Amino acid sequence: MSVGIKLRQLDAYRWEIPQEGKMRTRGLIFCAAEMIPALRQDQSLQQVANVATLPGIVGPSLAMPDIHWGYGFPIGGVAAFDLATGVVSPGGVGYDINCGVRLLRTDLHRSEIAGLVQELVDTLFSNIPSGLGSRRRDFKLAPPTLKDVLRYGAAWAVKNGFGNADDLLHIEAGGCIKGADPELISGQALERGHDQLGTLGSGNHFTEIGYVQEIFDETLARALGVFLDQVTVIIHTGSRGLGHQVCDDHIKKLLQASTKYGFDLPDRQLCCAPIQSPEGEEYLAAMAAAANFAFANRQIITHWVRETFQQVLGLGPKALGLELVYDVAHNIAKIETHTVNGRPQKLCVHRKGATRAFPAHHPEVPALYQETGQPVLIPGDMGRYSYLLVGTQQAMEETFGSTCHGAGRILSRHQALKRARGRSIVKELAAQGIIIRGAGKGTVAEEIPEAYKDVEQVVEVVHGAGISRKVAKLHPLGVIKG
DNA sequence: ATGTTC
Repeated sequence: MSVGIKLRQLDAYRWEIPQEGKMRTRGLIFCAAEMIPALRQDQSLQQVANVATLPGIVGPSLAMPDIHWGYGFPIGGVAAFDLATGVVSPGGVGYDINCGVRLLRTDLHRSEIAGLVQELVDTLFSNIPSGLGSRRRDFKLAPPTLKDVLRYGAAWAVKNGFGNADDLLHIEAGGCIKGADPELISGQALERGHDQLGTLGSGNHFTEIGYVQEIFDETLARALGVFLDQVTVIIHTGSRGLGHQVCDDHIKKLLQASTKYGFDLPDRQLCCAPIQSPEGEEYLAAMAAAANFAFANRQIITHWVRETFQQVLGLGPKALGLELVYDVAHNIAKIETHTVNGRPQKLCVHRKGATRAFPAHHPEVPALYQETGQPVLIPGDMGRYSYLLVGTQQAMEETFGSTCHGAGRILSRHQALKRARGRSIVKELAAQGIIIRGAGKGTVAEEIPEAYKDVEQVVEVVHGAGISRKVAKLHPLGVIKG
């Protein structure tokens, strides 16, 4: 428990952990007062303070309102490090490298799929391999091809017939992180990845058909191609066993490096290396390769979503208008330029369970969103709703252009299973008009809505604090889970 | 999150 951590309220949405002891900077947590008691139930505040001790940290050790305990760094954490003096840490990215979310729009009104949701869900379920260890039998990649996936990301997928060139303009970093080096991926990681491209995975990963339930900003919604009662699709998945193995491999290496560089770490899980060291550069190049695998993964699943809609609705691509709004990474470290003390500075920004939220006119935001700001996608639990937001200038000034990533768990998987015992979650959700198909035996029970914070409360904090801006709320109709 | 303990 983080009972002993000092916490000072700055305003309705901001809480500070004052700098003390070995901390090199303060902690800054975006959260509402009613979230504080739950926050103190785990180690996450201690983790915010621990991250503040790392060499070369710039600005505060940040946390978003969906903060909870993670490996070394809290999930919902953001930490930026100076390129010359700072470190990079696998714990600041997480095991699921480039876990992320993409939102697809359609030209369909929800009345056009009424009565077809079950068939859409069933067809998605048969077209997208789902569940723990899910593999695609007819989609094994020879090592040279897999290395191309790792190098080129979503661009590889498009080049090989999954989607179109326009999709790439609607993905963070164009769907390809530069500097990826497939030669740094272990044989074991390659082995785990070779038949997992185009698979959903397990846990909180999902593909969801929904509709636009509420619009908060009509002008922004229109500019993003979103309208009331529109059918939407959300895909949430990452780099599967490949990314997991890359994280594992590099944690081992960086544990050694931390000793070699003489770092005094409050927690071994914060193992890291100087950004500009062989170990640090190798982790970043391997992480980029795993991130590219995840971008390709979401791109291939998108292709199958399009095929599913065409198949079930008997409509062509033009009539469907099934286009990508945007694709965001929420577990990644990026080299970015930010203004620090009035001057541009190159930083390595770790976002772990946090989403980039760049504003209008930022050079890294695609041309078509220059006037709106970068779309930000915040999935909720499967029974409630998800949000579409945009990034803001305030985020650039306070959070290195970052915001929250989701609802955040409040019950452990074990607790959730216990809570779900004797109930049919599928039936309960069906009674609310939401059709669920889960691959894994316990996954749907582990993912019961009450296992999560209400994402609305999380979004109210980031909107209220001004680090992103609400555009629309999306309601689920049919979900496939791992 | 994860071939959920190589």
